[in-house]
Amino acid sequence: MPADAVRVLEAALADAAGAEVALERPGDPSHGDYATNVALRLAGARRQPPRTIAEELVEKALGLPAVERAEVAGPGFVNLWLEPAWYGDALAGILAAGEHYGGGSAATPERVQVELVSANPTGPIVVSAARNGAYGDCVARLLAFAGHEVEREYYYNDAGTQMERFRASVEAARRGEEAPDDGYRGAYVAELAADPGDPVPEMLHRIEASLERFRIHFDSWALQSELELRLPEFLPRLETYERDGALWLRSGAYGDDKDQVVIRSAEKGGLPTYRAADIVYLADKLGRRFDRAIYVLGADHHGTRNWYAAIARMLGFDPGRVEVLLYQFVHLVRGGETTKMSKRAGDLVTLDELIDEVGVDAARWYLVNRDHDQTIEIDVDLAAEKSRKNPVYYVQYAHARIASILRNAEASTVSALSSEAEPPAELAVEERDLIKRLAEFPTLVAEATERRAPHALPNYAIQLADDFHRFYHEHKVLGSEAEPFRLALVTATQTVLARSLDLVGVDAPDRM
RNA sequence: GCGCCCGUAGCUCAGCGGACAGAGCGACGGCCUUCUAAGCCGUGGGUCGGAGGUUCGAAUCCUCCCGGGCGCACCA
Repeated sequence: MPADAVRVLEAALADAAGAEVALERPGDPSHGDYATNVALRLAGARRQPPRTIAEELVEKALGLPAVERAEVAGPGFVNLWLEPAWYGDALAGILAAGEHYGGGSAATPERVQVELVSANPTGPIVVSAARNGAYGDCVARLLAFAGHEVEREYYYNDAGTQMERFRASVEAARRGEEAPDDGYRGAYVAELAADPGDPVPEMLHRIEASLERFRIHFDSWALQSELELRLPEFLPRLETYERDGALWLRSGAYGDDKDQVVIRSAEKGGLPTYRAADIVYLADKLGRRFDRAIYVLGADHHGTRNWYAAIARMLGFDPGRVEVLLYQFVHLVRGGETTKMSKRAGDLVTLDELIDEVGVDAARWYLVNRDHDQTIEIDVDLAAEKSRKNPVYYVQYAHARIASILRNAEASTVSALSSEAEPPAELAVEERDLIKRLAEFPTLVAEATERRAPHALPNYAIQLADDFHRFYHEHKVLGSEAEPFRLALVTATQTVLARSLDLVGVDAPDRM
């Protein structure tokens, strides 16, 4: 049994219709288990009334073993009611796939690098960088689940102007002076000043620790200073010119908003700009290491989209291999008050503070549960609340409840699951709804992956938990007539809940 | 001025071509001798920013307008 029962049914119907068929779940239960609009779509091309096409499809659909009832509705929808056997097969397919259910959707697996966070080590990770991390890490998780080979890299500037200001601020603190006007301040500067030597490695160490705590692990770290040294080896492949004493890249001719300075003029110091490192870095990624390079950047960097595409083209790479994923900003709300954060001001909200306050699970949940293109407000008070009000715990609770049922079940019954998962003659609505929800998962994950939109997962997890809680409330699993089937159902639900949470980076506890 | 993103219930946001638009919070009312009540059920609440257009069908696609966020450094 293939793992995706809906696609199997779609394929059978497509065969009957002679065209692609997409099934959807009608909002109104009286419109069947599934419905399709093919007849409406085909009407124009076939020069036939949609209802006529729908009638024919209904006839053919009734010939399929999975279909219990089919009828034409409205302007030409085909509504389908499915046999319990279909639900049984769907469930068996999920159990057979186990924790791989919904995964492996990549048509051609690639080597993908996701470069994320990449905040310069001038201070602790703040909340907007945390969104970068949460979002980027979830995209990486999705890609890996789809079958790609994924590496996470952190890139940072260890030598530029900002770093000099940072070092100068720490130096000033060591001398007991105020930070320069354009410098950095805050308790962490004083802490770093207490130890002698370069504060950058220690700052990086702290950042890594925060991110590990946030369940983001980096495979590698890249330094701007090392990359920019290699600019000369790529210069022959680039179109450059001198103006006002600086070396410019003709990126404007390749789709960038304008040309960019790569090496500063002598009076500005004569050093390479960060764009020099960008070029080397991209050439290195696409030339040797990866099929695809993904950059996760804040919305204020949207201009870099054209920049990266331009240098890819100039270097002779397909710009389609470069993706710049942007996310909008985060505001924290506490007691109804919005916290504005700026990096140089002292009153920033750090990732560690957020985790201390709401926990890793809630922090990750709230940072990825919205569209990355949406500016978000996180209600810290709600996120911190361990109650029914908080969707994170609502979902985790469903998982824990199932774990509890499984603990109480006979071990022998649980181990024999798949073979005894015969569905009862009559399925309750709650059972049908739950299986249909589980059946949505592969499509949902594949879409979330393609669209780089992990926020679909927490939203799905809420719906799945919802379906489960309703089922749980109405039906007894242990000791019921349909115990083997329901144990199978509940096991599959637990697997999918756990996967949904895992893709978001949230724990799936067995007890709460 | 040019460019990117967003305007959906009192608030925070899902939905992004289909049949009467959803969730959480907030407000109000029910349900625990039952596998975890961190649960379930119910009530109230929306001209989907506005105007045109495409389509059998638009919150969803296109154009324009209004409102908000963010960019347009020899900073990163």
